[in-house]
Amino acid sequence: MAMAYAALSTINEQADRRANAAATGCANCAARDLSVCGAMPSGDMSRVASIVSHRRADAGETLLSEGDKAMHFLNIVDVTVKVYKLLPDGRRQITGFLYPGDLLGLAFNDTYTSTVEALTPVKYCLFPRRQFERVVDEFRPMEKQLLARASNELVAAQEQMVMLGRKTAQEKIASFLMALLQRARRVNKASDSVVLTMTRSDIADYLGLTTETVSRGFTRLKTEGWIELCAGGKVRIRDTEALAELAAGADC
Amino acid sequence: MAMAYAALSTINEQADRRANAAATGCANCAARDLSVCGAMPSGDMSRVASIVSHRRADAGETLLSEGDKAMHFLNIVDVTVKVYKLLPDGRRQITGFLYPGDLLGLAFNDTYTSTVEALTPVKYCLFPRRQFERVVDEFRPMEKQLLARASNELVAAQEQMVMLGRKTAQEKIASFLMALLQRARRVNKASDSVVLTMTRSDIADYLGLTTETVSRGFTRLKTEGWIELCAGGKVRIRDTEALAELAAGADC
DNA sequence: CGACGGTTTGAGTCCGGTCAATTGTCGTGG
DNA sequence: CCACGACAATTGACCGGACTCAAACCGTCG
Repeated sequence: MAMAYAALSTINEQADRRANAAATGCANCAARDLSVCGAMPSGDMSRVASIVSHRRADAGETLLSEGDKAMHFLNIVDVTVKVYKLLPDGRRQITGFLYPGDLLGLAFNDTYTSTVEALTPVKYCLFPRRQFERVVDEFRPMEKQLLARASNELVAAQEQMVMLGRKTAQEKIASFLMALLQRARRVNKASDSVVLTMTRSDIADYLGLTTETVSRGFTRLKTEGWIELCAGGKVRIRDTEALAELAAGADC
Repeated sequence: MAMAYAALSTINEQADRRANAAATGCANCAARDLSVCGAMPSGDMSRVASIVSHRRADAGETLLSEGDKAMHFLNIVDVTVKVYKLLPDGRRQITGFLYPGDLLGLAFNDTYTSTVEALTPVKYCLFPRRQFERVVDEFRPMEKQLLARASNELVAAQEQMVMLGRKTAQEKIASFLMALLQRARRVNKASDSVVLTMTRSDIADYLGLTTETVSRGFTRLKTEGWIELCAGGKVRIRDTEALAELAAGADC
């Protein structure tokens, strides 16, 4: 197995990370619970630091391209990226949006099997594949951690298949919003709103729809009084119950 | 991470497996390259044998149910099973068909997240989760093997998402046939036909279509002269080129 | 202010779903 | 060996949800 890897974290955590950098040697990865380094024994962080390189990319920039030789493993440190695959005629399927702490590379082989593009300015850690694998060999807990993450991603992927294959447009949109809300609540317990950092077109390509259908879906949820569309891409969920039920695909 | 696990192999290999059973202590898993045991040091096969139990199920029988507590890891030894998830109102999405040697359990957590049902009479190995994890702890290569498999499954899952979200009915069917053909060719190099062990309804639930659409799709491919529908669910591919191009989603 | 990209809204079409009837296949038992 | 029943597969007629094409709207930034 050949892999290439990466991880993400948030801009407002940069201060903390810098503070830890001196101690750990890795500014970006210092947010231990957010990155693959979570499994590293703290005294050995410098081992990771020795192979990592820090990068940044602007919104719209491509980090990796499908088909390129997989030379690295990434740790996304900073806000959001989208991962997608293309069909020859340009049809696009976004397989996932990655957030701070997410790993990039578990699903790759010798060549990258997807393209990764920044949605917002993004910071990330880059690990040369060979060296990363050597580190993984040295620290057994990291391997366990990677397997656990891969396992979780597989469960999520299957959930995604149900959504793509068997849910209606309206249910897809509700599912998408609920997923974002749950993520928001993992950070801020009582949150009742989410911020859409991606365009309607991105959402459409994620849900297997068109921009128009997504837009209509949102307005319909709005007119039903279940959500509220605010400025800056913010969406307030007003009736979580109803939305959750729709997302689950309850029988009418 | 909590997991439950399993693996499959073919009936016509039973003789070999029995022959090896004496040496290894595990009749079903003895086909080493087909199972999770592929990563076991040969002298230590008895370690696996000590925790495995062998089971069989008839066609249509359920091996695992979504939501049940994940107590085991399975190794499918014998022909085909389908893995699916259900929506509350009964809509079904088949997330994959598993063949001999495939592992079952990588995508599970504390509870099974999918239901697994036998398509044909099936033999499989059952590993109690806790004990299996202990064995994995003892034999490092097994962990590597599991991670590699999980990685491959993730790549496949993303491919599946593209298919579900962005391909037309006709393209989906072509993709399905090409995938089966490639699998057949991994066994029999020059094979130009595949056997459909599953019903049209299963295929439909795998491709996110209805039985009628699948049926129409097959007949259309037949009338175009690209495939031939024989008895016993056998399908002969007459124009691999054309089918492959359609499956890839070439721009008309 | 005007230009540009993204979003919303509208009108019309079509692919795939639904409903229903027919045909085919296979196993069982007379 | 054939008749029968059960179920899978096919075919046909029709419908509707999501797509397409097109225009209007809006927010942001020079």
